[in-house]
Amino acid sequence: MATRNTYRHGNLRHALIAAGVELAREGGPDAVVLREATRRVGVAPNAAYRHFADRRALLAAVSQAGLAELARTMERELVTGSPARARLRALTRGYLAFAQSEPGLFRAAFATTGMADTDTEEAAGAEGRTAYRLLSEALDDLAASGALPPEHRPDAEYFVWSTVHGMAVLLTDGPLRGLRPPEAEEAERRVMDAVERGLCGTSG
Amino acid sequence: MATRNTYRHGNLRHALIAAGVELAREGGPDAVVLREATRRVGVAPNAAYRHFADRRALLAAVSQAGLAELARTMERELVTGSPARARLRALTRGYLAFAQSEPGLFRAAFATTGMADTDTEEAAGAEGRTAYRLLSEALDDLAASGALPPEHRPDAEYFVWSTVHGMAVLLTDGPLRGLRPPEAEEAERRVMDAVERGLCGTSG
DNA sequence: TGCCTATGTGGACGCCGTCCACATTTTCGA
DNA sequence: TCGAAAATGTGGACGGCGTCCACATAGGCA
Repeated sequence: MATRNTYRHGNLRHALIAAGVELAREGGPDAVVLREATRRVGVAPNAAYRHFADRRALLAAVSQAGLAELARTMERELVTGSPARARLRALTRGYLAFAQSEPGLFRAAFATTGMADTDTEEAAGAEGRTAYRLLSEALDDLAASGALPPEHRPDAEYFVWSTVHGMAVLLTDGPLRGLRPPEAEEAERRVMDAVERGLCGTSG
Repeated sequence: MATRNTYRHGNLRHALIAAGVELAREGGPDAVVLREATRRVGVAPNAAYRHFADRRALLAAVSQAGLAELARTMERELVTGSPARARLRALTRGYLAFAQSEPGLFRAAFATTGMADTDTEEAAGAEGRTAYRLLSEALDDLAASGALPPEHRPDAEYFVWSTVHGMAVLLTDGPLRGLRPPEAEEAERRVMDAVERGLCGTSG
């Protein structure tokens, strides 16, 4: 697969990112090794330096690709026309499903400073919206529907994102990993119930 | 500081962990480099292998030390005798303060599979309680005080922990990093308000 | 056609994790 | 008490990695 006859590769940058994504899938961010990526593409190690400043730059590109796939997974769960609450649930389900089915790529997506660039065009899904934007719009819808009171709207993204991301970490690397799907879904449901109360509910 | 006259070191294991913690403080989990740790302790690289199976084992020990320091920071915020809600807030404040003041050690504490061993004796603070246990007891108190209804008690640890941990990630590596203390505290307050509603409130 | 720039190659360096054989120190039982 | 055995530290080596420098080749453009 890696043999080529032309001296020029064609689109080495994309090929290296694809190889990097594959490496991330297999072993997380630490497995995104420059030399191995070039090896898989069938090119000399130094060729990578024509397209990436260093290993971290390649990892950053892989991170963006991972974020884009996360966004696509979330979009896929979305059923347009369903009520705002259901859509928010669908998005978080997609987020958690991605983390559990692709833990390596998920960790790579948020590696080091990956989370700082979660709202770039490169990190967007098929519809051009990032995970953050999808979440943000769902909260807007929830506010428009009247379920989310205006005084709870500010910083609601951070609340939901924090909880869902934290839950993803607990499920993949944390004490909840290894939970069988039924128990995991049970925990997810309970946590998301609490999130909904936090958004829409009143202090007790 | 690293010179020694005796052939035997004395307590190399502890010294290596201490050096590893220092490295983690300076540059996160990736900076916990075996050779550098031995260099700082003033010992040959291979000496480490008498106390740790490999680099990952050293990192795991550093992770446990980091978790213990996290627990101590949380304990320090705690004012005994205050109401249950205030104690829960204090614990989360300690968690977030630690993440922000020691981002490298914080990331090392949860590196790779560190979060899977968050409730070991080694990860406990001065009072012998881990971060998880401190949180768990605070929720028990909240339930005993009547503020947390029994039907919301199950899995409440995961809800709170997820949110607080996620918030810590957003603040240190995520889009909220670089926030000035006043804005960061504002965001923290809003998110924790939502957590309290999620725990104690009723669905709206 | 011939030059310039972009792109890929080859070789080298230093650092890292880890293995093996060896040296020294401590422990402990005959 | 003394010597064997276990524990602990040393030295040297190997392969892999990230990265730098000099060189080769391909394509575009005058």
